[in-house]
Amino acid sequence: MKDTKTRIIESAIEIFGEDLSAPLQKVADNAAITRRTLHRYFADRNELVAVCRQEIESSCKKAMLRAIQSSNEPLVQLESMLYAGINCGSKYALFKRLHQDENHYHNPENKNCADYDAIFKAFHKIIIQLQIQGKVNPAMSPQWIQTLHMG
Amino acid sequence: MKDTKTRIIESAIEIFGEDLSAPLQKVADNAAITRRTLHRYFADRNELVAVCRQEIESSCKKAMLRAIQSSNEPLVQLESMLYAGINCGSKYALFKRLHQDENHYHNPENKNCADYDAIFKAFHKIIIQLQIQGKVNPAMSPQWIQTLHMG
DNA sequence: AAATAATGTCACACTTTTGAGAAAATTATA
DNA sequence: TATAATTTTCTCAAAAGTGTGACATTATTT
Repeated sequence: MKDTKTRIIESAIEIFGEDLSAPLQKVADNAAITRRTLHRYFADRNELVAVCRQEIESSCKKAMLRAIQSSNEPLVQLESMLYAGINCGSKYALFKRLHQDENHYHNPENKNCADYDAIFKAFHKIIIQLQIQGKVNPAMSPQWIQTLHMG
Repeated sequence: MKDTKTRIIESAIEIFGEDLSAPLQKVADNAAITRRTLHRYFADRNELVAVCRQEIESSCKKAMLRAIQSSNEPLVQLESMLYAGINCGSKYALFKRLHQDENHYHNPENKNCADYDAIFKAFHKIIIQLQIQGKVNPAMSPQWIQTLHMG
């Protein structure tokens, strides 16, 4: 039986990835525990979301940066990023959601936001290079491909 | 001034696309009306969601099918689908969300579900063809590209 | 087996969300 | 301008969601 706290966090990431304002009961159900137990580990919703955010930042983000640094060849980089996205699974969905949330004021001073920006700048660059190399249809803008990729 | 009911539906699609359990007040705000007015057009949340679903099924889905039928050339088809996705805008996000929702029991008997399946079968086929033509890296599975595309 | 820690159950107060009635205010229409 | 339709305002009660205390139950450790 995995550590309860860990299981709660994983459940929360899964649930919040689909629905950021889902009732905590859902998270508890998903983790196969009581809501009361959940509240023993996390004082309130905000705390839980905050921990999820940290967990995501540290695991999902690292994977992305590693993928980018895995090669100098844009096509390989892109592929690595795709696989990194797969491996992150549902974390990726929440990663995106949290950085798009209206409550989240994006500010480049913040290290997390800076890293987030760095990832997508890198992504942008890769696409541009691929277009120069004629391997990607120039009609597809980096923005669109990025949106695609975030899905 | 656009028809109120229409505006409510569009607002709802926009809001629910980001957060399926967002309070109806948000939808009302987004439509620049009162919550009371919203309730005069839709008895309850479920009814509103249901109408959104219909709206999406009929507009977004049609666009996709049209895109697929626009050509016999897989690359052109893929491109058309991408643009169709862009044009559908936020509807696309909810389209996906609703068909993944846990409350939604996917059953191929249902016409909507069948159409949904048909779209992704077609998508799958296009990717396979592109891979055969050597225009897409075979390492990228159709499933992943599909997930990508859904974003 | 006894002590300890973790989880569950039930109850409670509190907040937010929901849905609807009644009447005033606004807007559209004849 | 008078009339009708629509929307807003204010109100309220019911429902759902949240967080916590007190105590019972179950697991784990010693």
